[in-house]
Amino acid sequence: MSNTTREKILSTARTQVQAHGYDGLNFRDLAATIGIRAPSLYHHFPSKAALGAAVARRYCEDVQAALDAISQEHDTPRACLLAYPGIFRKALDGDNRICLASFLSAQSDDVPEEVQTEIREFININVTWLAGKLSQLEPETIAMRRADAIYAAVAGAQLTARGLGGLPRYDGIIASYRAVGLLPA
Amino acid sequence: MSNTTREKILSTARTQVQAHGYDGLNFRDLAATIGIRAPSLYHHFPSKAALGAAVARRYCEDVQAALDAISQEHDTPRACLLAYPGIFRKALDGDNRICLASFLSAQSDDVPEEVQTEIREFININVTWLAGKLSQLEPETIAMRRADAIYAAVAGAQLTARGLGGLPRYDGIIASYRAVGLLPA
DNA sequence: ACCTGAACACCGTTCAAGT
DNA sequence: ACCTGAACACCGTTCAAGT
Repeated sequence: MSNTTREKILSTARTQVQAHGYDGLNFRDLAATIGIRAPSLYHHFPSKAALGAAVARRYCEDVQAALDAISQEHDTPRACLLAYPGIFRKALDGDNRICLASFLSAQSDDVPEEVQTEIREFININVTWLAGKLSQLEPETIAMRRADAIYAAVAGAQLTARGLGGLPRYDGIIASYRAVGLLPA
Repeated sequence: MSNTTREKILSTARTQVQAHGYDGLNFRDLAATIGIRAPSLYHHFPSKAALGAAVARRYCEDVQAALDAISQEHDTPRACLLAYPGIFRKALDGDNRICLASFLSAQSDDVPEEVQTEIREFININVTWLAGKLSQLEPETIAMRRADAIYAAVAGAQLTARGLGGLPRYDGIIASYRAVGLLPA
């Protein structure tokens, strides 16, 4: 059911975004890969912004799915929080190495509103999940703030490691977070 | 002594990068603002990548200066570490709101090597300064890892707050870091 | 040494024209 | 409904030509 032209555009665009970011999304190349011409894309997506937003929405669905998977695999909230950094680690590791950080990083003016909305959604999905786990361990008010802090710290670790040091550095930073008690050890 | 054409290009480019990021750096607009034509820029900088790297180098000099200022204003390493998040806060707050995070965020393939080199330098400047302060408080080996963690966490806080929530969220996340002991309180 | 207009190959997007 | 070639206004960059 995923063989429609629209679906092919989406998955190819995703690959292109992963490799070169939102700005690297190229309509002529994208169309050529699929076997159509650039103007044809506008029959499926009204603009590059809309296509970018659709790709970002995919990312949101993916994190949500990954978070749900963690929730099901692990019994205790503590075990879930232990597994959490693995999501960003995998994104840093594999071909999906961009996660949403590249979108995030693009500044407000560059990225169109539709895409920004999805970025916000991505943050909210993460923080909401974290707060849900944390609220089983500590008072609700603290849990909310702590969820924010954990997401920011892990996202920052991914960003820093991409800039310099790669996976080993990411692991080191996460270990430090655990040593200090920001994350359960 | 800063009134040379080259200097005007640099400062104008900086403003443009702050507002629209590396990709938003536009040679025709940039030239027009200064009062010359786009091809003339190539007489001062061999490429957009070189100009971008020069702007990034400015950012590095600025953090270094800001860190030195903190070192001089505060006596104890603890006081220095207390003041550290203020640098990223100011970058998030004022017109200089991009800091280096937008560069950082740009993925490896997008941004040319010369600019990436400066990004790495930016990280190193921060981590080195942090490690210097921390090593006066705890064993050297722990200090290095902790410096990595603090930089990543603060950068992540800035990134997250830019994406959603702004200054109040940044302050909340930093407060959480302090509450948990990642940063001195 | 520094600047320039014209041109190059790119880009997102539009549109009239095809099936 | 879906695709297309041609054209639009943009972009970084080059180059021959000016001072």
